[in-house]
Amino acid sequence: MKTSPHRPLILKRRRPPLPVQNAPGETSEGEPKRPSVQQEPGDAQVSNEVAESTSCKFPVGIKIINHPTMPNTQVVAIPNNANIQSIITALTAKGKESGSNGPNKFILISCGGAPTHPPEPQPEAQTSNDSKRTEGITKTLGPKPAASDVNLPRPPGALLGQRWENCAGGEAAGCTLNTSLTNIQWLGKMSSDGLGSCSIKQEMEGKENQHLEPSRVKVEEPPRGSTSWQDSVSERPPYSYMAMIQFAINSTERKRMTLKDIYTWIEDHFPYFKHMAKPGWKNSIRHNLSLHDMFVRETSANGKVSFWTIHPSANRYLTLDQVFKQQKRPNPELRRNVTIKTALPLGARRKMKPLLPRVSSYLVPIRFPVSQPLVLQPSVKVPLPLAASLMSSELARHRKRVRIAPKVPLADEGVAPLPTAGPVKEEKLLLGEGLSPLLPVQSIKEEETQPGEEMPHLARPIKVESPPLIEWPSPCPSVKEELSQSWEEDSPHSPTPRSKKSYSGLRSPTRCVSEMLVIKRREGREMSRSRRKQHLLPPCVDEPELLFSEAPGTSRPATELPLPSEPSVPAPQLGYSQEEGGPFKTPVKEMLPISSTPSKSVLPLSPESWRLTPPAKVGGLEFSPVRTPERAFGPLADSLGLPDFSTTPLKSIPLFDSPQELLNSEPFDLNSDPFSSCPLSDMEVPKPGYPMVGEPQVASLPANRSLTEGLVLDTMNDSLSKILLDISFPGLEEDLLGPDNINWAQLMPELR
DNA sequence: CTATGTAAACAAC
DNA sequence: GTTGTTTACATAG
Repeated sequence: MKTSPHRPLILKRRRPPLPVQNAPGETSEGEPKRPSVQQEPGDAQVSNEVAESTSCKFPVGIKIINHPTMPNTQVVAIPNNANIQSIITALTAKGKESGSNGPNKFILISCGGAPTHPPEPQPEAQTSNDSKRTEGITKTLGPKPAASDVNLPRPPGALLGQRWENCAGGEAAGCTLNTSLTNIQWLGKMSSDGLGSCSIKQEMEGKENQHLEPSRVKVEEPPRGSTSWQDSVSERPPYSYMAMIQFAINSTERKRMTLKDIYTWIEDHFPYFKHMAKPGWKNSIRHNLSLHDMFVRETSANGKVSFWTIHPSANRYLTLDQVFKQQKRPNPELRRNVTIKTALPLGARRKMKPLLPRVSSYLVPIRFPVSQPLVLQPSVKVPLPLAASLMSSELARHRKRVRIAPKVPLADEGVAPLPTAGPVKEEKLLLGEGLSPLLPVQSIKEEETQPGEEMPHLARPIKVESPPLIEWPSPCPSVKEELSQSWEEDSPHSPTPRSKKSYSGLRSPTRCVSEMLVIKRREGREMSRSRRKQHLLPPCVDEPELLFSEAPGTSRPATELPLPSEPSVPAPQLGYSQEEGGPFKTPVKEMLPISSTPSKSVLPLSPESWRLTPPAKVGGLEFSPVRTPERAFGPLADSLGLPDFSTTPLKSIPLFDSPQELLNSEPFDLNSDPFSSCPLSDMEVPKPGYPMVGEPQVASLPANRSLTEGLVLDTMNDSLSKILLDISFPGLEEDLLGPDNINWAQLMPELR
């Protein structure tokens, strides 16, 4: 260490004691130990199970038959009440397992009947409390076979969405399964997941100061699609630390991870860090966590464990696999960035230069809620997903300017406008402008919070919270500009001291977020000097339980938040007034206090604002607002993925990049009547170029002919697309049938 | 100027 | 020793 003359002294920071609350259930905490690594097993199991089911056994009402003409393709008839997510998950596992030799494409069709059981009325509704239940569902994916799971009577949509949200809580260790889903694994090959190998982890590394020898590097097997950096120990991944951290956190179900797990995840997924990087990379990780406002630290209920989460409004749920996909596509930019130092001895590479493709890192596709068509309005023209994602930085920049303001129409669905998908950069913009108005942040997790109350205060800037239904008090009009940068916001010292983030008890940031969303304006200029600011989320209690616990005043220092429970929360502002002079600088990151960074900060990711939808529970499926995102437009590229089906009468419309997306977001309901309830609206939006199969045809169908909408899950490409199946009645003339002349109805009577 | 990466000083555990 | 914060500085764009 050099003492740098410039180095300012750091005053003592005092950290207020974190309130410790124990949630009875807080299971998760302990797990930090298990890094994502473990997930694997879970998956594997699943697959096995599934595998057998090939023929017909999947869970209860599910029927699986081989596609009459397409190799490696199976048609899966799913009862209306089945848990699609679980099924998709299982199929995905199965497909992956089978690899190219076995069934790797599945056509999912809802077979109406078969409600094995009456839909259960689930009382739970979305209460957040159901964590338990949620878990159950989540687990579905897991080892457990599906039988039970799949058929869980879950209310179709509703729960699903919820579950994600809630589940999101599982930290790395916690929900293994999920993690896996989220993880790269979905893509299987995409990443080398080093899960296996990594289990070992490095405990040794110890000091950040020391170097590790690259000597034994074990590279995992090369995944098929792997890019060089994935397997290569010597190549640094083209992602910025911030991006990697996001990937890591988002790989967990609960979207939170301990520092250690983040390290582990990164090492597992990017061998470079495990073997080649200088020890200082961990310092950089920490630095990034502290620096970027999007990363919010939460403490476990018991206060003993700290988890890093991504601020909901900033989380785009980027996952490595998503990014990876894009990379697969030729993207020169990325590549070039990546190159560099491959072989250099450690010492040599010193410079960081090319590290990250800045832009690229963020190329991750943004997901839009499908359900909202409006999003893509014409004006926006979001290019195809792909395009968008691939956009080069320049573009991005360009975009920035242009950026569409998300419209405000929130009202409609609560969803917002959609931002085009763009690289992260744009996010900023989004946030800034767009956000403000819309930002309905859902309180997803919280569920209950009452938005109403809080809102009032906010009037000022923007915070929007979206009440479940749409009522946003005053949303926002004017404010827009304010935010330019951070999502977080701050009101300049607002009067209310409240607290820093107050994340008090509520479990989730979400709520907080909402509160916080206020936009900030002043920050930028003034704070220029510091790069960032911090906020700590107090104890986040994930589970609902917390509510209780906190309420009483338990542990939380009174000083901090008055309102443990949420309702009263005063104001969004936080007081981070402290920060300035405050006694403690550190400890508490105030949530929103500011973003500090002169520029950046926060926004790297943005917003979901638009994407958040109120919890709508609309039809049946709602999804978690938060998670949803992805799908919508994605990948067009993917569309490419299903070429094979061309042979069939089906046309597929790619909806998701990965099944997961669908799962996450989709409200898509197989059950629903394809045409009626599930209008293409969703689909159409996304891909302009895509020929829609739907409507038009429908209209003209012969009486004896019917089409049904289904999904094509291609585990080889990890894509999920919508398709229309031609279910003709027997006797229909062949020519009317698809090219293949497959009479689906005959094959699967259930379809009728 | 911004976004990143790195290094490092410190603080609190 | 680990985890977090915060500065300072270097670099590429």
